[in-house]
Formats: sequence, structure tokens, C-alpha cells
Amino acid sequence: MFHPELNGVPVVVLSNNDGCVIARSEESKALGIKMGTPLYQVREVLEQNHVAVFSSNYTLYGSMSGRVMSLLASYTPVLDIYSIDEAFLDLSGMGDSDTLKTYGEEIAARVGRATGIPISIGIAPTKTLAKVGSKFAKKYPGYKCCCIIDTDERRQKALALFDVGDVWGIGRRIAEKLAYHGIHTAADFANKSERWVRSHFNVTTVRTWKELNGVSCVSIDELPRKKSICTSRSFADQGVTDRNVLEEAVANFASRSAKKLREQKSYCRSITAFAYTSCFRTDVPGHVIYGSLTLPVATCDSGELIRAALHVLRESYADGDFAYKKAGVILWDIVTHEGVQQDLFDPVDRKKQAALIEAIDQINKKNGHDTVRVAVQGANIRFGLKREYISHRYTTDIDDVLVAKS
DNA sequence: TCTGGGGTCCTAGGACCC
DNA sequence: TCTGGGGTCCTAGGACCC
Repeated sequence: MFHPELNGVPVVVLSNNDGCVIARSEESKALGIKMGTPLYQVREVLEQNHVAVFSSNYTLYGSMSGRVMSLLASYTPVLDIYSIDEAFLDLSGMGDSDTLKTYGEEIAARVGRATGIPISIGIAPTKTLAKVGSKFAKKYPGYKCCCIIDTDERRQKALALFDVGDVWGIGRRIAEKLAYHGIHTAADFANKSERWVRSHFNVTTVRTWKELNGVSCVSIDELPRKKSICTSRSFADQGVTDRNVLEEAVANFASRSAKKLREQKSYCRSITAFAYTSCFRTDVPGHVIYGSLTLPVATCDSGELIRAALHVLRESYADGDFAYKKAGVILWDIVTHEGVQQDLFDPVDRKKQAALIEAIDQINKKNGHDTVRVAVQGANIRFGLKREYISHRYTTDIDDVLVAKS
């Protein structure tokens, strides 16, 4: 959207630290660049073909995603945001086939006009079939960005043209096993008996089979709370050897995780901290730190969680100089406010703590993330995160907003 | 030399109970 | 030589998703 000159040009986006290729335009796919390939392995191909290369810019993508989602929200009473670029809309009771088709086209056109992001829509009785529809809508311009699969006839037709490995819930392993049994299209699979599917696979695959046959098994759920929250990063180049730097990183991961926890209005009782050396290097000794702690009372306080994470880390250090390549923090045992089990002998005044957390969140919301933070988080350094090809934050940083010329 | 980050669900097997 | 029957809970690992 911000680089119209890149239309029709091969483009790739890299993972953190510019490590792997994680997104490719059609033109890049045509060059044979595979998903997840390390950058250094395809550098030559990229240069020879003048591929436009970008570091990932999650701030920008999150902001654009938010714009699209807020538009979608105005078209349904229940919006289920599945990922940064996908959402399910509950359209039940909103009209017949023709009405829905027109409605879908209108949504796609409006989102395209308002955000510049092209979207495709699939409308069907189940989520799995809707996803099949959206792929057709994306592939064939004749659908005007919206493909509806509502009758048996349309369903059979669509599934016969659809590769079973591309069905939502059918990954590489299951596709291989299906191919062994001579099943290649989604129709081949859907037309097997439930008993056959159950005897060769597990209940998850049976659900997918039912969904393909028009029986809804995956509900449209608004605001599902996460059951675990993880913040982790790989460190650039050789990794981190200094324990102080590692601790600063882990403190920041704990703080970020705590923030995510508070955003979904939850509390957690268990925390895991981990750090490990590169799993690709066999020439130097490696080391893995992975430890967990259960707190007496569930919390969402950054300070408490940072303290717990560092405690775990410090208990697991080993002798020797290791270059840690990746570290992270995971929060588990997540409960809502009503689910927090109090402790009669709790030394923390939870009311006071809640007020302090609220005050700090307000200050940081107004003045920027981590304006007020725990000292051990350090002076906001980025742990040498490598982003050589970063794009601008066109929609979230006033200095990066595009200038219109007359 | 360089190799992402975030989730969910299911199952088998082990440890335990009577 | 031959060794029961019925449960629960937890964890690791594997499959899947974006």
C-alpha cells in the first residue's frame, strides 16, 4: 500500500533479526524461494532477481490489521479475530444466498477503499468451508472478492477442485497419509465415511471432515482468552554472553508478557523462563535453561513476574561461558479475576497493588510503552535485534507519516 | 557465521489412588 | 509357568494453525 511501485515486483519479508524469509509475494514464490528459508541461503537469488527485501515491521502490520478489523466489526454482531490477517464474521440470519453474496462484495470493496488492503471473503455454513471459499475468491477475480459455498452442489464442485493438503486442519503429515490412501482432493476426503476417518486419524481430523460436510464443529467465539502467553526473541549474530544483558532481556520479556496478560484482563499462577544456545551449532558446547515457578497467588504485576522470571533464570545458570541465542518467558495457569484463589497469609496488599498497576498502565499508555518500568529492565536497548531492511511506521509514528505533495 | 514468534488441541504413558 | 479391574492427574511430544 505504501509502495505502489512494488506491485508486480518480487517482494519478501524477513523474520526477526532478518533470519528467515517468512512472507513472499507471488512473484517471489515463482522464483522458487521457499517459506522459512534462511536469508543467507537465498541472498544471491534475491540480488540477481532484484527482489525487494523488508525486515518485519509488526508495529505497522498490527496497526493496519486494526483498521481492517474495526471496519469488519461494523458488519457483524460477532467478530472472531483469528489472526493478524484473518477474522470470522457471524452472518447467521442475515439473508439468502444472493443477499449474502452482495453483502460480502460490499464488505471487501469498502475495506479495500478505506484501507488499501485487498481482502477476500468466503461465506459458508462452517469455518472450514468459509476458508475454502475465501481461497477461491482470492484466486479468481470473477468472484469479486467473495465466494459463497452454501448448496450441496457448490460444495461438491468446490471441494473437487481443492487440494486436501490446503484444507484448514490438514497439515503435511496428515496429507501424506491421505495421499497414501489415494485421497488427493478435499472431495475425496469429505466423501469417506466418518468411521474410516475416525479409525485412521484422531477426533481433530474427524471435526475437519464434518466441517467439510457442512456440519459446524468450530464455533465463532469472540474474545477468547489465551491459556498461555509467551514472549521470546532470538538474539542477533553470536548471541548474548553477558548474564546482565540476558537478565535485562528476560526482565523485558516478563514485562511484555505481563502487559499482554493485563490486556486480556487475566492473572497467571505459573511462569517459565528459558534461554538456550544455538541449536544449529555443533562446534561449541551448548546449554539449555528451562525452569518454572508456581506463585502462591495468581498475579498480573510486572514487578512480581520479573522477579519470578529472574529467580528461575539465576537458579539454572551453569558454569562456563555460553552464548545464548534465544530466550523467553511463558505465563501459564491463566485465570480471570474471579478465578484468583486468595491466600490468607498473603503479604501483598492486592488492592494497593492493583491501584499501582492501573496508574502505571495509564502513564505508559499516555507517554509510551515502558516510560515507567522496573529498573532491571534497563535503558530500553533492543538487544541487538537486527533489522537492516526495516520499513517506516507509516501509521504509528508521527515522523513516518507520508507527506502529500501537491 | 548467519536459521522467527506466537498459539491450540490431543494422545500415550507414567505415577498415583482404591 | 500362571499375577485384576477400575479410576485420576500430569507431562512430554506431536500434530496442527497463522
